[in-house]
Amino acid sequence: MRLRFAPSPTGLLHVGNARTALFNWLLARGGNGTFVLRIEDTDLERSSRASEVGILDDLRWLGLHWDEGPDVGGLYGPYRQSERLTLYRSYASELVDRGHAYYCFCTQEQLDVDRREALAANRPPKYVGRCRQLALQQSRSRIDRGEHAVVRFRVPQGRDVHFHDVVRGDVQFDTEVIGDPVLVRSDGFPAYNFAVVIDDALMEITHVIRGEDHISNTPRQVLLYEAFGFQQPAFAHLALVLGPDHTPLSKRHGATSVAEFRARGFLPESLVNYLSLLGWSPGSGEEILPVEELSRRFSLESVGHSAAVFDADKLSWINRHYLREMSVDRLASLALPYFVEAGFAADPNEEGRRFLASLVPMAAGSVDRLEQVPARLRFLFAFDPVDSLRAPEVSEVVAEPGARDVILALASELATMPRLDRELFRAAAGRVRQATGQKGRHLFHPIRVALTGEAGGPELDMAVPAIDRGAELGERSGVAPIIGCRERAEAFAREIGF
RNA sequence: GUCCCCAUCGUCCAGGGGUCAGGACGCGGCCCUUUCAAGGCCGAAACACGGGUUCGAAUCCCGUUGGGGACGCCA
Repeated sequence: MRLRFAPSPTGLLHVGNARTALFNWLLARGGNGTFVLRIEDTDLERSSRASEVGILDDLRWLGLHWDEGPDVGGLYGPYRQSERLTLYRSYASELVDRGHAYYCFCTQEQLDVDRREALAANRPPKYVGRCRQLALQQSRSRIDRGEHAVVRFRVPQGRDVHFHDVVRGDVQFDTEVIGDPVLVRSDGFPAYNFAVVIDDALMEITHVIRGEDHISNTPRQVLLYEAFGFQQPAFAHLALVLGPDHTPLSKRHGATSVAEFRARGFLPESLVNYLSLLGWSPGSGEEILPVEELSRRFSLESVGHSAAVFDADKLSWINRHYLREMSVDRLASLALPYFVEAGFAADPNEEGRRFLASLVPMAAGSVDRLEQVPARLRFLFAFDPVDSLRAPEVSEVVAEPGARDVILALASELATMPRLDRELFRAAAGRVRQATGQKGRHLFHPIRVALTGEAGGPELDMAVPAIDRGAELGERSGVAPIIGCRERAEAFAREIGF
């Protein structure tokens, strides 16, 4: 079994394409097949090496490694279409020689007029066939004289083309509705429908799995397979990925590229797991499936037929799951860039890194994405009573009966205490309870507000020691300065009129 | 416009002649809890419509409607 993913390097890797790549990869993985990566860069206007690099990078990040490709080589290379030009040229001239293709001299302007007229007359806007009957000899001499021409395939008229689609079953087209497609453009570059066929055949691809938008290209390609006598691969067309408004997922729906999801703190295993569930299911109702499981269970036959709406909420839920399961070490190293981005650290040293790593478990269990971790820990670095008191949920806590007493007692208690660890904090809270008679939420809520400046957040048992550990950090740690609990309580008490 | 594809809760998927039409996300409620989250439990929520076939249709067939795709010297 030989499968391929064939992106054109014209931008970022879209999640829809990532899903196509994933399905191909899953099948290769599960069936002991070969996964080939081919770059379709025949549109030199839009293709760039930079986006090729980006796409490969995203694919690697997802873990969809390939056996053959432009960077790793292979027996069927080269794997960039721009490096296969002579191949296409010779196959094209074979077709011309055998009468299956012809030169077309129609200008862009003529074709535009044709199209407009066809549309106006409610006819399908296919090529009218103006150059179909040109004598080959004359065409060749026109080209010799310097005229530009494209090569078009001569679609046989009056017959049906049918092919079997592994996910949809038998599909049939009347050649009447198919215009003669361009095989070679006037600049000598092959057109998509031609290059894919040559490449898939020469690379001995056995299963072509791609987006549904290619389904109507398939009959043209089948005709080419026939003309060359190539053996046809199995085709499978995947329904599209849509946005919430049922239009193809695009920028205005928010994030659409793998790179964006990656930047927002989604994990590769989450994206892979989620994408696999878009149009497919293991049938057993399980939703969390690690990639090994996916490749073992995935099959084309159980892929759905209808378009799927991309659900960012469900992706988040899956991500939360993997985030909770992850080791602290990996979590810490993945979270580090977000701390830096939030201004909580700049090139931290070993001590600083250890401190930041110690914070992560406190936040990671209650967050959808890595991106949200800093916000959950903001209380450490941004303590400002004046500012906090402006927030209604904070001033409400302070306004509760007895809350001021708690805060004042806390301030005087901490004034004589060293930096707090978990035990010392518990002891201090116990003495505040004795001094004020407050307990439960009436005790801890004011304490939280005074020490963190926020009405919610991680457990105080963890948050408070973290604050004082941070306060002890030296400047060289690379971690932004953290105000200690004693100073916090004092400042807060002063602010509420003590 | 023509051709092609598609149609089960708001969303993603099970179910493919007899099911109380199942799960998950999200939503609502309750519980847990020193807070916000997280977590646990419970709940509301769907077979697009019309004709057939059949003892019986969400399931098979036809049509309608709706959605999507293609009709490029883009891929």
